[in-house]
Amino acid sequence: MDDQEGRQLIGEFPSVPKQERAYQKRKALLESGRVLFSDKGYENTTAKEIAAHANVATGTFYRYFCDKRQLLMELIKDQLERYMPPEPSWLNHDPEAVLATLLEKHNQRLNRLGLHRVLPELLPHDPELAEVLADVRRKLHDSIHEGLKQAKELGYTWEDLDLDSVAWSILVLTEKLPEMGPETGYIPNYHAISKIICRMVFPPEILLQLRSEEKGLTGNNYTNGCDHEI
Amino acid sequence: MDDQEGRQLIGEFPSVPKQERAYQKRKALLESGRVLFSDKGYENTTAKEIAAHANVATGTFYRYFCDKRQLLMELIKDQLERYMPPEPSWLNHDPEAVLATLLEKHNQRLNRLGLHRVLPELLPHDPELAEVLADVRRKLHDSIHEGLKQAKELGYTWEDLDLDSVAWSILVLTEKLPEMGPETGYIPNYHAISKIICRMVFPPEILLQLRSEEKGLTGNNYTNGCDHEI
Amino acid sequence: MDDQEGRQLIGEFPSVPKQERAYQKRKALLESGRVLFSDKGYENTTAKEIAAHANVATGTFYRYFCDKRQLLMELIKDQLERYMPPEPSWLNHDPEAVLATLLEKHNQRLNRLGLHRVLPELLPHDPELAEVLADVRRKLHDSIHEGLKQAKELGYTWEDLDLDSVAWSILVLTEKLPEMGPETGYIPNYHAISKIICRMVFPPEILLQLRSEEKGLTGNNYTNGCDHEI
Amino acid sequence: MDDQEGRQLIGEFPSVPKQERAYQKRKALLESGRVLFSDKGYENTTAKEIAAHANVATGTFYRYFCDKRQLLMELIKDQLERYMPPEPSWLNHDPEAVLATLLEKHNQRLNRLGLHRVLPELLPHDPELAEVLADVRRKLHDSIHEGLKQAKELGYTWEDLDLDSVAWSILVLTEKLPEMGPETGYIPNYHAISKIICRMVFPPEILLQLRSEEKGLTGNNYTNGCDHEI
DNA sequence: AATGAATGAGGCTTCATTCAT
DNA sequence: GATGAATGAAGCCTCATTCAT
Repeated sequence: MDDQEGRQLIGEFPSVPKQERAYQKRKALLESGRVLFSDKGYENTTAKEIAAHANVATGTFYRYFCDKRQLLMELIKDQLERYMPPEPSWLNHDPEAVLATLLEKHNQRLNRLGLHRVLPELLPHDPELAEVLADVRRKLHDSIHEGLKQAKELGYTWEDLDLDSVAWSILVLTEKLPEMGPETGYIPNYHAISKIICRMVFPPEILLQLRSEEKGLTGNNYTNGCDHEI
Repeated sequence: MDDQEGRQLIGEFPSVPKQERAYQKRKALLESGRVLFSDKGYENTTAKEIAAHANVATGTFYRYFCDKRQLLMELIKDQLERYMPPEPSWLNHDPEAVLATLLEKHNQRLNRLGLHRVLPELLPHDPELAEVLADVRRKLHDSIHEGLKQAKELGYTWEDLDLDSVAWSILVLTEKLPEMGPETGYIPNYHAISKIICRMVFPPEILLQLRSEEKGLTGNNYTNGCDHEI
Repeated sequence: MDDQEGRQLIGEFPSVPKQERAYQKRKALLESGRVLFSDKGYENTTAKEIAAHANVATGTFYRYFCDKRQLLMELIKDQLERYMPPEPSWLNHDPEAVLATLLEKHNQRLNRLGLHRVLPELLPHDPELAEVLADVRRKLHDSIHEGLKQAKELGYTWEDLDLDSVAWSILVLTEKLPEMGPETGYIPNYHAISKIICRMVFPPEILLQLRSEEKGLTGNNYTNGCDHEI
Repeated sequence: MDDQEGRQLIGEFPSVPKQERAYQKRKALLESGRVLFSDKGYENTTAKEIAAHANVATGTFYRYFCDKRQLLMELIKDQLERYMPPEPSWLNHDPEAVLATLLEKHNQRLNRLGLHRVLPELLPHDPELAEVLADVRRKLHDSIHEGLKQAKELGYTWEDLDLDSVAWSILVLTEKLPEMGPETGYIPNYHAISKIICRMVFPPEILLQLRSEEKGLTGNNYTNGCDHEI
């Protein structure tokens, strides 16, 4: 994946294969950490286990990471962008369907990473981590917020939309609903969630309008007509 | 529990104060546990610290609780009902305002307990606790779901409401938004959240109608005639 | 049993019943200690358990015994004489049968006391206890030794009897064989053991002679006659 | 075990000494355990002490043994065969002298091990250990029993020998007498003990006969010849 | 650089003993 | 005297981290 940066020196020096191998090891450790952390939690995973899972010696762990916590931080930083949702495009397409698709993909990513099982364990006790996470969330929120703002300015949303609250609501729903699963009694229905979110944002007429006009969209201010057949 | 016998006789007789003091001590330990757990997390809090914080010796801890985990379980069980939201009454009053109030109160309770800082830490690794928590959530969800169902049957909600998804969305929003605070960059605006939730449930006309007619409400579906005294 | 000493003051003073009750409590504690020690071992028995088993409060234990060890010492001292074997009378009767009976009774006593389960646990680490026990054993040994000596002087035993070794052998056999039980695969056969011991001491002719002459025993020095059909 | 590979290469290569050193450390811990257990008893010896005595850190103890008990078990299992007495050969030689020698050697082994100070402490409370020990004893008993049986069938023993009781008696005497020492007031006299044991088994004539004929032994049924000058 | 044995602080828990009632 | 709650030292064991090879 990110191999490219690591390999920038290929062919330049005999030491390169060494660096390459080192790089692989680092990657293996990160991956082992990810897997074990999300399986058994951060506190319940020992450095030794991570090393063993990555097929290196205990001591090697500490050549690549100054401590267990750092591995987690790297893990999170490395994958920050994967927490970022794809640019949510409210306007140009059938927002419900688009959102449903985006949600599903995003959730698959989240589940693949599995870090949502670890973060809550540490957030309260690790201010730095909390800060990092808060940053990601803020960016995520900001991006949602910005999209909503544009939509609002074009007159597509409810007039009285509280951008901030809606953005956080969307963020929370998209973050937490996928964490649910059979064991909690709810299997996320992305289409339904998507509809719910759209209803938080758009009056029903707009959704109809968007869907019918597809591209010839005219951004008139919404006026309280109502025929919410959906 | 031993409350009644224990408390009413304070000062009357040596034997009773003994029970009373034991009761107080137990309470002090629970409270110390609650405070320290939500301050520093479960794993980072030692039994010794809890004892010290409650002004008792280490060993005393183990007279009242067989181990650290049990204290947490008691903490949670003792306060389960506080996790339950008050009966959400969608129909009789201005639902937005009522919901806003309920949310605010509920959130204050949650924040006072502070257990939402601890639970995520343990949930993945403690199946029993997870089960207990899942139960509470399911009940909460069911109660929300039931309220929504009644409203839907009366024709007050969007016709195509996916009760399950909406109920879980409401649960998630009411559970997670209050956990946010200045540090995450969002100070919950209960009125805005309330409006968002109502929009997930009711078409705007219904809300207007409810608000204007207050009690002489005619529930057309919207034609559904109705007198939802509940 | 030993109630008499305890009751010497009966009727003299109102305080006497108190002393009586105290005495009963002490006895109950000793008995509880005995039972629990021989069931679960000394280290594995807590003062609290002993108190509970004797139906007194933990603290009461320490009114009667300065510590756990003292209870054990009392137990042992109280019952020292029960470790002493009955005067073994080699000469006057059918020694085998007599010995068999004595062994059986002694072993029953030992098993009732059950202390042989406890002593080995402590002996190596408690010089005082070891001394006490060694004393008992020495006395036991001396008494056996003395009996053997008399028999030897009367010419009833093997000529070259090593009194010391034989006495210790008898002591060891009578002490250890009864500790065996079904779980070790040997159910003590007292008659056989008795025969073995007699053979260690007496030439077969003497045994025959003793048995036939019963009381008109003439203690002539044993001269190698032999018909050891037994 | 790792003995061979481990030892022969000392100093040759870094990897081997590593195993060697680990092996040495394990041995040191076992030895420290042995010494401390037999000095102060099992319960009174802490893992920390054992580690300290072996000049390693507390944690190192747990690299080699999962807990204190396991060290003891290893100790015992490692040395089981040393509890087994050498094949007791009743027939071919002067049984008394041979037995005396065997006893002495066996006792030296036992005393070197010193485990007889520990075992009684644990036996009552540790069924697994008890089982292991009982096994060893049963084997020991069986081997003695078998030897006796052969001798009996050849007509060398008392006719009415109760094999089981005699075998257990021999086992008990050989096991317990050596545990005695100056502190108990008896310094084992192996020759005397040996004579006692032989008397439990053989009529005096047989002993004489065995001694005189040495190898030209004719296994005729014992007939009361007698000249038990010893 | 890699290894994995070694370290030892620190958590959990028990229990002999004390002490307020 | 009696009670049983309280005490806290001390044992067991884990695991993050270091270090000799």
